[in-house]
This record gives sequence, structure tokens and C-alpha cells, in this order.
Amino acid sequence: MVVKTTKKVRDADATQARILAAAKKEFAKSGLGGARVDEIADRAKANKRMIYHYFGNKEDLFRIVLEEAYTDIRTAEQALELEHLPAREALEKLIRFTWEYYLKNPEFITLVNSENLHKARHLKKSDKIENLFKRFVGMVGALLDRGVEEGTFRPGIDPVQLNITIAAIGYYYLTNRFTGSIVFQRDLMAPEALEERLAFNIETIMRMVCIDP
Amino acid sequence: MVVKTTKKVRDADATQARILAAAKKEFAKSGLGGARVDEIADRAKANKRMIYHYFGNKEDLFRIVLEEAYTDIRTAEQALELEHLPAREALEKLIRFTWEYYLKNPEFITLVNSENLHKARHLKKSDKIENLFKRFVGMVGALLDRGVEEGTFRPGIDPVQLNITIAAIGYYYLTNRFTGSIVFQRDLMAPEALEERLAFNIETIMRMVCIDP
DNA sequence: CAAAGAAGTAACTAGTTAGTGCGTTATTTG
DNA sequence: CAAATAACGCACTAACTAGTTACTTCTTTG
Repeated sequence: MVVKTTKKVRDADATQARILAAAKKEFAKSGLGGARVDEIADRAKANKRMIYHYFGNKEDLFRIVLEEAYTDIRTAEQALELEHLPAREALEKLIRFTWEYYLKNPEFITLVNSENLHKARHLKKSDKIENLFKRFVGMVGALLDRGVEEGTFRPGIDPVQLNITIAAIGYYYLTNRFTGSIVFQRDLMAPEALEERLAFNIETIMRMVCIDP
Repeated sequence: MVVKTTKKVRDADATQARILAAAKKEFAKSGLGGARVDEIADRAKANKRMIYHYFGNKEDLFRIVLEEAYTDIRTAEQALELEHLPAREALEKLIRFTWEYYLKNPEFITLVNSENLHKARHLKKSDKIENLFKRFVGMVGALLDRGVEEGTFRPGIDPVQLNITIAAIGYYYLTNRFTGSIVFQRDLMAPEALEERLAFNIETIMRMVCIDP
């Protein structure tokens, strides 16, 4: 097949990509219920009719956006190649990565929140998600085992619980940054505040996992 | 003033209370955007006109529901009387309380999530919230100081960071229980799973705070 | 007990929103 | 190059939704 590089006036792939990017922004900004299909069409500079043509309906579009978001974060995690580092360093790298991914991709958090408000009914319909995470939990499990062998990690830590905690201490801080900044009367998004939080999180996990923190 | 105990056919206070309870449920179930004023009226067995009469509009109603929710959790926290326990026990009691409160009051989490989706614009209008939390942070700060004096806690821990982490490790697990149960292929709400999580959380915090965990 | 005011109701409005019917224009292919 | 196919757009609808108008019914109080 010949790959065309000429800019086409009509380009199905490009239109679909623009719609998906616009949908991600709009769903992240307003949630599934608050998102407006007309707004997505406008942002994508596509006709609303095209959304229904390519993606079926609003809920299907949301499901596809969500699948893309999960695939994206897991792909980035795979690229870390934690197996090539000493366990301790690998764990710290994972904590940093998780924090920075949430910071740079705030839509991810909002999309997941919205999906949970709807009791994960879209993710339930998706089949490719489970395998994505099976590999991920396996990776962290292997990392923990390796740390125990190296003599740096305590044995018996559940990789799922650890994963949840690593995610939680970053995710909660960022998703609740607006109410948090009011309630604690400090700007939780100030650069120093973000650095301080990351350091606190690394220490929390290291104290939990390492024999000699 | 004479307190009437006879059941009135018309009772402004009772109607307002029914509306608030119904609104809390509906907002928690569907978020601010997804909630329907008609649905709130039906649930409350009140006429929709009464909602506008007593609470102004949908957003004001949401703000009042949110203020009530924050006041409620902070009131329950005050009642713990942590100052009467050794620091270590008091800290564990606080972790347990936070977890159990989220478990028993799932609307709290959803309301806070919804408020953060809207960048806390309703809480910004509220004045009584800040003082509520100032006292709370002070309480945890005093607890940490006492633990250091008793020789059980490490010095230099920021009470705000600790508060955020205690909330995070429970909150995240529960708010993301639907996607989490799919992603990790385990029922995160099974009684054993809940017990296991609480134990993991207590250990995480104790290792972070205590000199001799 | 009658007047005043508060509690409560039904039906409506004006605006919005997901989704569609049908026609037009560009691109591909036999 | 003509016919088929796919991309695209306009204008519509049916259903919904926050908020209101205009009214009735009950309760309190001078």
C-alpha cells in the first residue's frame, strides 16, 4: 500500500484522530454527563454527524477514549524497563513516573473518576484492558521478588496493594487539588509543594517496602 | 418556645431536610451535572417549586449539601477525642475512622470528586469551611508533636502531608473500586479484601511515622 | 375567628441536547 | 472517465431540563 503524504481535503483517519483528541479534552473537562457532543464536534473542527458515523454514540466514544487513555499509560510504563535497574532504584523510578504521568496528563485522572462514577460500565465492555494490567501487576510482582532476593525489600508485600498505594498517594493529591488548596489553605500546585509531595511519597513507599529505608 | 411533637401536615423544616437528603443522594449518584432537579423533588416527595423556594437554585443546593457533608465528617472526627489516647493508638484510631467513614458514607467521596471536577467553585463561596479544617490540621499536628515527646514518632513530619496520605490510601481505593476490580481482577469490596486493605494502610502509615514500627 | 402569610401544587416556558434523514462533494477504482 | 463509494454538512426532531407563573390550601396570630 502506498502511503500518501499529500494533505488530503478529506481524510478519514485524521478526522477520527481529531475527534478522539477533542473528546478526550471535553470528557476530561466535564465528565461523561457534562460533556457536550456539539462541543466535541466544534473542538475537532468536524461535523457532529461524523462522530456518530465513526464512533456510534456518545457512550461508545467515551469507552474508546478511556481505552486509549489506559493503553497510553501502560505503554509508557512498559517503556521504563524497570527490570534493568536495581530493585530499589526501579521502585523509586516507578513512583516518580506515576506522579509525573498524572501531572502531565490530568485528563487521565478525570476520565477514570468519571468512569467510576458510572460504576465502570464502559470498561466492563472492553476486553483488551484486563491483559494490559495483568502484565503490569506481574512486572511489579517480579520487581518485589527481585528486591527480596537482593536483600533490600521486605518479603510478603502484595504487589496489588503496593500498586494501589503508589497510585493513591499521587492521584488523590492531584484530583483533590482544588478542594485541598482551600481546606488546607495552601497552594498545593505550587512548584515547591509538588516537589515536597513527591519526596514525601517516595519516603512513604520506601519505608513500607525497604528493609533499611 | 413550645416544641411541637405533633406531626404537621405542613412542615417547612422537615421538607427542607427531606430535600437535602434527597439532593445528597442524587448528587452523589450522578454528580452535579448529571443530577436532575426533578429527581431530587421526587425522592424528597416535595414539589420542585419548594427546592427553588428554600435553596435558590441547583448550584446553591449543591453547595449546601457539600458544606453539610464536610461539617459532618469533621464533627465525627472531633468526637474521636484523640487527645485522650497514647499517640500511637490515637493515630491508628484516626486511620481506622477515616477508612470506616468513607466506607459507611460513600456519598462523601462522590460529592468531593464532583466538586473537584468543577474546580471547587462552590466551596470557594463558602466561608465556614476553612475554620473547620484549621482546627483539624491543628489536632493532627498536636498528635504528631505528642508522639515525638512520647518518643514513639519520628520528628519533622508535616501534618498536612500526613493527613493527605491517610485520606488518599483509603479514598483512592474506594472511589476507584469499580475500575480497580476490573483492572486487578479481584473483588476489591469483598469483606476480606477490605480488611486486608485496612491492615495494609495502617502498616503504611505506622512505618512512615513511628520510630519503631 | 378572620386576616395574613407561609407551605404547597400543577402546568408551563424557553432553552438545550443526543441523535438522524437526506442531500452534496470529493476520492477511488473498474 | 464514469460509476461507485466514502467523506462530509445542513437542518431538523423528539425528548429533556432548569427554572417560573399563577394559583390553592393550610397554619398562625392579633
